[in-house]
Amino acid sequence: MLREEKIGLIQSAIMGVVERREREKDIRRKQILAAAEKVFVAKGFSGATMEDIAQEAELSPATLYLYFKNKEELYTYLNLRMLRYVSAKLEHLQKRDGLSPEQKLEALKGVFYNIYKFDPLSLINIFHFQASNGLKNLSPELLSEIQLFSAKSLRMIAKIFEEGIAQGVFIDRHPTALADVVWSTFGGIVLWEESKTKLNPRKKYLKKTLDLAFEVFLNSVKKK
Amino acid sequence: MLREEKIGLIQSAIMGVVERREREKDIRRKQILAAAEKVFVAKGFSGATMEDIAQEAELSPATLYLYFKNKEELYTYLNLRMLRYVSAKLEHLQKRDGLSPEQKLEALKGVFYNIYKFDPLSLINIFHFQASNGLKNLSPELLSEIQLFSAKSLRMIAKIFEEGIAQGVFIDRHPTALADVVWSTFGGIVLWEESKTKLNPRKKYLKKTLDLAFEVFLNSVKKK
Amino acid sequence: MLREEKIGLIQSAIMGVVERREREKDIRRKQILAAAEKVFVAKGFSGATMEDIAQEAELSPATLYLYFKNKEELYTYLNLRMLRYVSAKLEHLQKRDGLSPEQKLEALKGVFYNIYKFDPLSLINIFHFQASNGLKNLSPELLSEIQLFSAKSLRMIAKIFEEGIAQGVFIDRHPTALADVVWSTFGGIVLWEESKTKLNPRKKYLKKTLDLAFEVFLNSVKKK
Amino acid sequence: MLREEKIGLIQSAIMGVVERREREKDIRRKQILAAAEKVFVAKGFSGATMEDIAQEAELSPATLYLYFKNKEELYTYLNLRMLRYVSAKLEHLQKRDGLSPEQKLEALKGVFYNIYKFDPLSLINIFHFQASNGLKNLSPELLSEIQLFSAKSLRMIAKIFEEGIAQGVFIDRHPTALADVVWSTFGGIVLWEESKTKLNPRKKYLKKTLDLAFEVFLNSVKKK
DNA sequence: CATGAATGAGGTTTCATTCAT
DNA sequence: TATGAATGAAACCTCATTCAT
Repeated sequence: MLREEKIGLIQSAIMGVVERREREKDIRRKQILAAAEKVFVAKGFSGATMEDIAQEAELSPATLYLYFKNKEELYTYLNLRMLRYVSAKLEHLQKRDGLSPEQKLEALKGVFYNIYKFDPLSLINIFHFQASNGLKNLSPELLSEIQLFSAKSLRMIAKIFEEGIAQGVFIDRHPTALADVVWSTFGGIVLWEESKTKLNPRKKYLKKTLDLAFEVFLNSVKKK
Repeated sequence: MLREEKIGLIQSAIMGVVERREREKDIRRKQILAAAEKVFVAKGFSGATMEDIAQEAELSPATLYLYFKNKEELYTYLNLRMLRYVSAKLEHLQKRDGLSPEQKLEALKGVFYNIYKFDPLSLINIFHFQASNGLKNLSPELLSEIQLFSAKSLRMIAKIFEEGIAQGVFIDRHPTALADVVWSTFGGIVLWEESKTKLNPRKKYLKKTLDLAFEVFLNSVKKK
Repeated sequence: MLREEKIGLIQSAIMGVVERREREKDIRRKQILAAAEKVFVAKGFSGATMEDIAQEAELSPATLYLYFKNKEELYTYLNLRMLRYVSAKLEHLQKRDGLSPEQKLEALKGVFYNIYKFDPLSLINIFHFQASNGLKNLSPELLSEIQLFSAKSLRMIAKIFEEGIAQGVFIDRHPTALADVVWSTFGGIVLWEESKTKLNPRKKYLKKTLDLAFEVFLNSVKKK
Repeated sequence: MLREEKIGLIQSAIMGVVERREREKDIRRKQILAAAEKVFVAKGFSGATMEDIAQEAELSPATLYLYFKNKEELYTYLNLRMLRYVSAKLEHLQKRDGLSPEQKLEALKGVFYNIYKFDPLSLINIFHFQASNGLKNLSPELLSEIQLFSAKSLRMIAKIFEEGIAQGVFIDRHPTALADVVWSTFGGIVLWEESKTKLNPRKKYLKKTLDLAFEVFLNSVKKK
């Protein structure tokens, strides 16, 4: 075997180890995030303890700090991830060519449902976000980033209405107001679902409720 | 002066003192409740400290305990008060004679707005209630009372739809589902309003958003 | 009526008032002391709250402070009163002329029983005194006074033995040691009685136990 | 080195770590218990603060909670440990074959002295137990366990007298009453000793006093 | 004189976080 | 890397005491 070959082998062995490490580290992170999500949704930011999260993740509390600087960062991470996802999905919808405003509005329901499915707990967290506002240590950067994403998402929805109104296919109401209504309704349904689930864990009305809400909404917004 | 007169005077003086005491005590209670509400909404149950509330009420923390057994009772009190109010208002609406389902549905908006105006913070708290679920010490009585009121309120709304559907004036959808939609939408709007207000305290879109939401909703639900 | 007579009348009226006041004040004091005793015995010094005592005395906590400077003084007062009583009774016994050591020893039982009857709770308190030692604010004067009375009482008992030994009617053991034994036994019986009473409030074995203890003790100490 | 050997080494290294941890944890517990005992005896249950105990144990207050759920459990633990010890020792004495009632009674002194030596502070605590009665949160289980052990111990002593009386070697008195006397005397001496020690920490009369008390007692109880 | 109300000081307990192993 | 252990800081709550009425 040539020298270069050996080095190559060793290198790739090292690479392998490094990669495995990386992957394992990633797994741990996800494990922690999943646990944190559950606990945060169940108890709120202040109510959740690092101990709770560690237990849920089957790790020791100290270990959490190897992956996240502190409790807040953990929380922040979850929220931002979701916000980015929401923002991206809406942006993607908006950018899809060849879709009429009506089609986009109908597709919006699918996007909402996807968002919910992607990570219901995080979504709930987002809608509950305010509850953990006033956190002593919430960095202003985080706050403004959250604001940014929220505003962006809202604008994206509003744009659909703008287009539809401009084209005369939607009733003429303030696009932002319509966006507020549709977004609020989405949020309300998700939270209400969560509440009901908590009291009676049979569950799973969300899709139906969302369908109905959209049916009613679309029926009204689209001009005949 | 006659003996009876004297006694009378003394008695009324005493009555006066007692009454004043009573009134002052009531004022303090309200002072505390108002402060607590503000703080709970801003920081959530676990995030809020008795110190925070005391400061807001311009009292010492120890004083709070003269009026409420503990933090939880304070919180509970606020929530129950609101739940009872909501429940009563909806019941009252349902019982109003001479109102067609359509009129009731239209009146519902007013009821919602009244509820909001009566005590926005408490309402927000209710919608956020889940965030404080998982409270270790939430008495089961409280929990079941909350469940009770929630269920009752929902049923009351559903009844409106039932009547309307029976009379053929509303589209034929599951009344409970419709109630879920309308109630969720209300909750969503209130919370979303709160969120926006927190980021940008200019304010006051709620009425408009609610109006728009109801307009859209009614337009769809009422059969032509 | 002569002027002097009037003045006299008024004066005695005033005296009457003053006296009544005095008497009432005394009654209140006793009321408080009795309540305090009960509570202190039941919960110990630190465990008892002024609120507890006030409730037992059917007064407001603030009122207690009109009669006693603070909690500790109340406690102290009770203890000292008892210690003085014990000391006086023993001194009196010692000074009774015409009593042989044997007769004195026999009379000692009566004295103990009297002491117990006079105020069982206070006596218990005394024997428990140590439990409340280490009180942050126990004044050194009080402590030394307590030491004084204890020492005095013990010496008084020891003297009986001294005399009996000197006269050759008692077995020859160290008088102080004998005094320790007899005093300890008394204390032990009182506390043990109290413990039993607390668990099973039927009660009232003390006299019998004390009789038996003395019978046994005397039988041994007296030379045949 | 063979693979098995390596694993063995690692395993024993791990075992070593685990064991050391275990041992250290045990040491800490004992450290805390010793500190708590001292403080509880000095100040009583309510008078003692966790801060006091922590300071005595040279730990932070928070650390105590890693080893004991709360203050009461700490207290309980100490008391139960002692009660069990007392009960066991007396049972053992009672079961010793080939001992006449007289010999058992004489051996009882040794048992008492052992008990005292084993842990004087705990014993004092037990005798003072009543002082901390009225604890709001003393679990009923604990209380009944304490009752149980007390009753059991007393019965054990009473049995010695029963046997002696049945065999005609002891004076004919109620066995339980005799047990009460002997147990009370023991308690009284221990507490009185403690009191004297506290005022004048020179020390150590207990053995002598106990000897004298038993001498007197035995001399009387045994029939000539 | 009696007391309702208020509170400062302090006690118990929890918890995020660090550190040695 | 993972964790058991430790702790400072802070939260909840109690209570002796004061004060205005």
